[in-house]
Amino acid sequence: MSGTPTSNHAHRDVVLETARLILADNGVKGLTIEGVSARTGVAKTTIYRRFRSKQELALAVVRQMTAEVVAVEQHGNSRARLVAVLERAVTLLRTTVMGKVMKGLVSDIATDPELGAAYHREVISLRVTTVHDIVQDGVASGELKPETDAGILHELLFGAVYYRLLLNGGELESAMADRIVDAILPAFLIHPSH
Amino acid sequence: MSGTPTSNHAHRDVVLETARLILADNGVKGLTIEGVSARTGVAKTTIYRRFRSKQELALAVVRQMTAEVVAVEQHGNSRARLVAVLERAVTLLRTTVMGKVMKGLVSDIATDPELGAAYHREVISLRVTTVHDIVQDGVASGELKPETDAGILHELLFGAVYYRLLLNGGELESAMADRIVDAILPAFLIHPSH
Amino acid sequence: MSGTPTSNHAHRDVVLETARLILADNGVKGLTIEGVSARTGVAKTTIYRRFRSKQELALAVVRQMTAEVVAVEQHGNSRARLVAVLERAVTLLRTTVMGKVMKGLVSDIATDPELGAAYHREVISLRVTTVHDIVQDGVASGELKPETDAGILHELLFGAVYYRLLLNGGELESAMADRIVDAILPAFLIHPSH
Amino acid sequence: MSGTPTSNHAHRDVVLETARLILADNGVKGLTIEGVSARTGVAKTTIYRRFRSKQELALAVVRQMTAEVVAVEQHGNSRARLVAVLERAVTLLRTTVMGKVMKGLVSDIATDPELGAAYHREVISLRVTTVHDIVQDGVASGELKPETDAGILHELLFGAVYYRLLLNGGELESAMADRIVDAILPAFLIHPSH
DNA sequence: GACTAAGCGAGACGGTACGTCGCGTCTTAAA
DNA sequence: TTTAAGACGCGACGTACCGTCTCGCTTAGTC
Repeated sequence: MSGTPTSNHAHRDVVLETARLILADNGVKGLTIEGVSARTGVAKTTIYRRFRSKQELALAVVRQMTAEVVAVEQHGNSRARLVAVLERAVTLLRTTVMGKVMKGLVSDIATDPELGAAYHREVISLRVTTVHDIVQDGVASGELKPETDAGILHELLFGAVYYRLLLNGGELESAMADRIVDAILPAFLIHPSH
Repeated sequence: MSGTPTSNHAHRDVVLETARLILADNGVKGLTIEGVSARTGVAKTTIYRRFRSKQELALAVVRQMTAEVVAVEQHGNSRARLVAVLERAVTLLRTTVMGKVMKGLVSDIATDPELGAAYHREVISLRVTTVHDIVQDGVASGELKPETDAGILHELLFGAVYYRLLLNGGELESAMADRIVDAILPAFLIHPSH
Repeated sequence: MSGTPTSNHAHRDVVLETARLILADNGVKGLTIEGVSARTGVAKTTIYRRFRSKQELALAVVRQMTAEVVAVEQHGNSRARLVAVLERAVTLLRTTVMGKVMKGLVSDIATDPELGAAYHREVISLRVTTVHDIVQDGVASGELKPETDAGILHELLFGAVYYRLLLNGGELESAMADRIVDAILPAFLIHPSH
Repeated sequence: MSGTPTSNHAHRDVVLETARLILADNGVKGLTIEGVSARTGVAKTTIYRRFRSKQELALAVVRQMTAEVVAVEQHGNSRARLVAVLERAVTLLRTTVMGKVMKGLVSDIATDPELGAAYHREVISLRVTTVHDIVQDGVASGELKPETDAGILHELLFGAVYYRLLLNGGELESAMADRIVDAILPAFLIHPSH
């Protein structure tokens, strides 16, 4: 009648999937361990054994979704590659539950050091690396100024997106990635187009 | 003939001040109407009569602090003016309780439309206007390219700051405003210095 | 714009009438000074000046309704007169808001000495007197036993009605007065019919 | 398979006992879940899990007290048995907290259908049955008239008691049961003593 | 094949804070 | 002076989830 015979993974997945559904419907505020327990049939205790808090659970969903968007290797000039990277982020935020989740989760990420570290490790650092690589290649190919600071470039690119998402209250347009890159890049190009 | 404008004062201020102290100590999560009531002696019901939620209360603190930083009219070239504007924001976030508050509040601002609208109305729109004015003057004086988009410039400038504060987990350096402006501005100047 | 120049009576009546309506709709629990104030436009303060509590207000309604049912002088033999008296009470409880009001008010009458005294003075004592008179006449005419105790007779007659109304949870039938009198009276008649 | 029947005990009893004490001191109005929680140390939530309202809690006390007065099988003639039954009720109301509790609870019993049903089921119906049995025996033994209506007899007997308790504002005398039975019974006896 | 050990369901529990209701008191200003 | 208007402190309400805990049950892995 109970006592799942299978491994501990089955539960994990059910819980994660349900969490994602709840997040889609009601955001992070609507996500409660109690609710997930009720909807999955998985006992509260069991959930607590795997996720210490609803934030951790939500972050696990974020991690999962981010992992699903496999980083396809991008080719082309610096501009194209930067747009591609940024566009992936914008699209994820625009078209999936990711936007809602990040809105609800950002305060916890910013506040809880452990959660913040996890987010940085699993999401941010990938972006930093990617932008850094692009910059390195661009400098090597003579496209970008040698003194280009990949760190600040990364913050400018993604900052604009999240600022609008979280504080500026506007919609993320699909062309946003293009517009941002075009606005910034002239500052880093050796030969701005005009 | 109603809504006595005079009476609202004494309590409001005590509550706001106490709220600010609690926010400084424990952040938004530590701010509870119940706690404010206990610490001020003002009845819970009275607080609820003025502030519909702890978010609204926290936002009132934000509003107040923002208002205190009077917008001193800045002179000089576009770069200096932009740095000054951005630096005010950075300093407020770095050196006062504002940083902590924004970390805890951002999810509510992003999530609750009413709160978001209030924040936009009382904080964001001032920045937009300011940046817009600087751009206008800069274009007129021949410093900035005529096609400069003040909106996206504003998002780039402030976005970088908040991105680091909220998601990148780094410290806001005191020189951050300078660095950001210097990184971006070449893209908008007609005659980049080098 | 307001501030009725007329006497204090106008308010009293509006309040009482509104109170009666509310009582009819929602019973004593639904009657609140706050609500009456809102519905009448009469200020809470003013209502408190006239009625110290919602119980007193409700009792005033009871008083008024009782007074409206003028005690028509009844003639006939003891049985007929007793039935008539009891029937008036039953009908009032059955067909008007009185039943609902008494249900909600009885705890306050039983509990609050002042209210209990008022109820006794204005409602109970009339019944005692009436029954006493009927008994006196019945004894004089040779119908009733000389030792007939009007006090206990009164309690038996009305007690049965209120017991059903309040605790036995049954409906008051229209024939209830008849049935009660017929059940009891043989104990007091000198020549029971059979 | 669930609903562990064992666990419910300890807390229930502490709560009930404390409730009884509070009821004795302050009546139903003085009984608050919050107060019971504070005095017992049992969490408010836990109390709410067992008792949906303070009325239900008070009724549980009533139930318990009624159950304690075990219905000792009474022998003797109809009069003696009726007196015994009624006397038990009178004594309970006179000498224990029961009187106070019933005063405070009657409005809720009369008003809330669920509570009324519970009271009827657990208190009233026992009385009805008892009186019915006595009547049946009395008719069989030739003491009582065959047409004796146990239902109305029950209402007359107990009605008189509660009427005095709740509305007539008088003290319940210890001899009350005797007096009531003596007053009524002649109407039902085949051979009234005089 | 019996016997632990682990994982699990079920859910009671203490706890914090929520946001609401209505009370009765009080102050202010207009009529 | 009486009134309307309404702010205020207060007590209690009933609810939502939290995170902890104890309790058997049920499979596995080990002997």
